[in-house]
Amino acid sequence: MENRALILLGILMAQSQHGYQIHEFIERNLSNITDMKKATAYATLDKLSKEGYVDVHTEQEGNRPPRKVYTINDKGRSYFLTLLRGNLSLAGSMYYPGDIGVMFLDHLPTEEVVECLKGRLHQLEGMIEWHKKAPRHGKGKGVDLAIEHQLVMITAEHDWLTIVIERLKEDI
Amino acid sequence: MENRALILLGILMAQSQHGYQIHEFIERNLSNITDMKKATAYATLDKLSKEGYVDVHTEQEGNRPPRKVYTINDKGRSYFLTLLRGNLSLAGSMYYPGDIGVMFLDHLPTEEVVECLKGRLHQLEGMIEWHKKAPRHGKGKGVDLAIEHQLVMITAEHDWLTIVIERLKEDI
DNA sequence: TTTTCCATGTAACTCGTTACATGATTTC
DNA sequence: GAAATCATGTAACGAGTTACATGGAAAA
Repeated sequence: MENRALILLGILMAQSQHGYQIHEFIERNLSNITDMKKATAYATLDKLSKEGYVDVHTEQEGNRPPRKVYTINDKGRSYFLTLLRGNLSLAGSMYYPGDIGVMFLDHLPTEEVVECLKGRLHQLEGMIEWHKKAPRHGKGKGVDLAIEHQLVMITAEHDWLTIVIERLKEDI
Repeated sequence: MENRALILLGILMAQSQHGYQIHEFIERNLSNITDMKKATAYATLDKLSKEGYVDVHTEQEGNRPPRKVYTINDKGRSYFLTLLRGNLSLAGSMYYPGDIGVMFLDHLPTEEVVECLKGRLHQLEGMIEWHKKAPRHGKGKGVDLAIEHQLVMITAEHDWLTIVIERLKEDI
């Protein structure tokens, strides 16, 4: 919830926009940090305006459907900064879903485990490629830093997996 | 949902147990891979039995409250292995909530960002300590591997954060 | 002319959490 | 005698997703 608000307010900090536009921006440029869906974006935007963090006014261009343009206000900016500080200060205690399988890997023959993990590894390599050719648009340090961070984490995962696979192979 | 089932079935693969016991095990030993709550555990166990993956029978010791003991059956074992293979094969595309803040860090003065990130770093150091003295109970490779993995990931995050903070300090 | 794009929204649903209810029994 | 432990469960709620409805305009 708070993270969704932080994302939306952060987008509005750059410029006033309408819901459709915001949702498109999320899908196009923020696909690696959130999977927020259209309905959620619209609803949260609505809630944010009811709570007085953003102002709304309706625009219409020619005969196109009317747009609800959201503009962050002073209260919103201050709320945004609070959320931002909180997010930056907190090392979110993560749960890696992949660790569940690892924890129970003794129930499968080692050969099969190795095969499965090789699949995982292959996907990670795809992700690394994707991140390496992701556009660095110096639009500010932040965006590029976030991509760099993800590349670092995926690479760490990749390297660890490689070692684990090697270690398991010795056990066969 | 599937992950919850995988965890519960995995626990039952070791031995038949009743709900209370299972929930305690999760809180005591699995706190680093899941935060599954009591109500969720009970409900999922119930669902698993209705779907025919586990058998249930009621036991009673003296005058203590009756226990519902869950035992995994053939169908359950086969389902467990399917879930396990799926989990091991899939590199879950992760979203790091901390990246949201990083992405918008340009909206805060660099000094303040550095202060916030230092807080994050400090928490990470605590987590690293915790993991280093976590008991290695050679109960099978899996459990230890999962802990090792988490240590690797937290360390990667730590090292990256350290570098980023240094880099930001130069900008002040 | 059928599909896609623009733009917003709602209703039904799923998953999971919180907070409570029960009742005996052991511990302080 | 009060509090914690054992053991299960339910009801209410919250967050988010899916799938749909609308209707004009541009593109294929």
